[in-house]
Amino acid sequence: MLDINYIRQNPDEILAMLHNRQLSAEEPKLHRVLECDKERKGLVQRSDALNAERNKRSKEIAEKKKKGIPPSEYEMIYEIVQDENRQIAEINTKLRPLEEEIENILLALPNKLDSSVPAGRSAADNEIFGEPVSFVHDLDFPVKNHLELGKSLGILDFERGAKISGAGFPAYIGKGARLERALINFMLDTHTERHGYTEVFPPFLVNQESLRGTGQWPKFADQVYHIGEDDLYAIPTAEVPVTNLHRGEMLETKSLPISYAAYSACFRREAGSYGKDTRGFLRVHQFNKVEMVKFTRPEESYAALEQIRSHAEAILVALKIPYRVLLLCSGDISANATKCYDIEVWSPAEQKYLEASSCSNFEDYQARRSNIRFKPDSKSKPEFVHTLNGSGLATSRLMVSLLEHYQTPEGHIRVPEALQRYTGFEEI
RNA sequence: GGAGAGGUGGCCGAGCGGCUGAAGGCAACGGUUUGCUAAACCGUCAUAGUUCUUAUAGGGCUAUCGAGGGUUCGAAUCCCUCCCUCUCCGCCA
Repeated sequence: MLDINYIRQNPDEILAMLHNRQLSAEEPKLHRVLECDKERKGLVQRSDALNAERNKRSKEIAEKKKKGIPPSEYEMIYEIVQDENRQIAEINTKLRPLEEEIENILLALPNKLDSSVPAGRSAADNEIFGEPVSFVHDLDFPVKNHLELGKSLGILDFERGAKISGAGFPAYIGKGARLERALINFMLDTHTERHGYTEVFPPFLVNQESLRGTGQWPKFADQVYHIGEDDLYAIPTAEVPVTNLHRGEMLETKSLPISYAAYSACFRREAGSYGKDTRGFLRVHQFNKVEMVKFTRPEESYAALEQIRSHAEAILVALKIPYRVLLLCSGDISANATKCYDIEVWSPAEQKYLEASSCSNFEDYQARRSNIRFKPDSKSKPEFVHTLNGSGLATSRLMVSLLEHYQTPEGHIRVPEALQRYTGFEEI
């Protein structure tokens, strides 16, 4: 969330940001929060003054009592104090809902935008970052899509997955399962051994506070699976548990930047998106992903974003999978991020790019929500760290592109060289 | 599931109705000492809001001892509810 002080001092900037994000409808929230803030200040001042009075009189009582003066001689002080307490209570009953409203609006307002984010209305306005990266694959025959390949080879089973859970819960069978696991292991090893990340295997169920910490709550509450019995939520991404690893902590300055890589299954309800890209792996309720998360000093976060992006790209380069990078425009970038790159892999069967990674800088937006701080130096006050994350990568769309690119005219799959030591076989 | 113990500052830990925003220790920072390192000694050292001033600093006031509520003139301290952690027993992977 944003700092209320910052909003108060730069309302025009926030307003411009909302327009840029195509969220002009949120404008009343901005006005309302400023109004509430002003009102709160007045109430707090009155309540503080009354508290000061009350405390002074209480001390008076204590002193008189200590001197052994009989209570009958200062009965009237009790009355005054009680009256002051009534007034304080009255102010507090007004203050509480006000503070709650401020908190709720702050939680709902989107993040600032970095100046390098291109202005745009929708996904169509995203900028292609750099050149699309291609690799030669001889596909001069009628290509099958990943569904046909998965079915004919018996490595992906959507029907049985649907039987046991519902649509969007694929089962990987035999060499398909092994390939999936190989991808995960390859990515984790690359990030930990070559890119310097510390591996984390996080909990897959989290509490609501964790969702709020990273910004999935309250905004995306309807996209998250909820286990009512224990009031826990299935993580939509490892970003949630891994970022929350340090919730409420004062980080050792010399430990920054902190870099984590984590595998997790990811669960998404995808409510409201039925009928859109629903085939096979294009949109599923459960998928696997290796996530990179970084905590940095504020001045280092944009350099760290480029690192995360390049670390995600390194996986695709190693696997020789064609991709392009998008710099998301102001109208398409998620509410939590100040800047975001999407990495899209090419699908020869669909003849389009599929999103396989999203690398974002959140600056202090998540850190403020989850109170993750550090002291720039021993004398200075605590500051919020910057948090970032990027998929490195999600396996589902990656698997689509991999199966389709590495298919043979006979309908088999060659295993990319980089994965062979992980699969233990060269062909499916 | 049953029984018990506990949640205090960056960390450990004392406090169990007013003198406690909080002893003591560790860490950190400044200094003295020192050939260097170490040690010793002295000092500084929570966060937020608000206000004042001789205003890149200092002072006053307010709030904060897991969260919320209650008792009281006054609560870290007493009572209630909730959350979390730990220990033991039971059950089970």
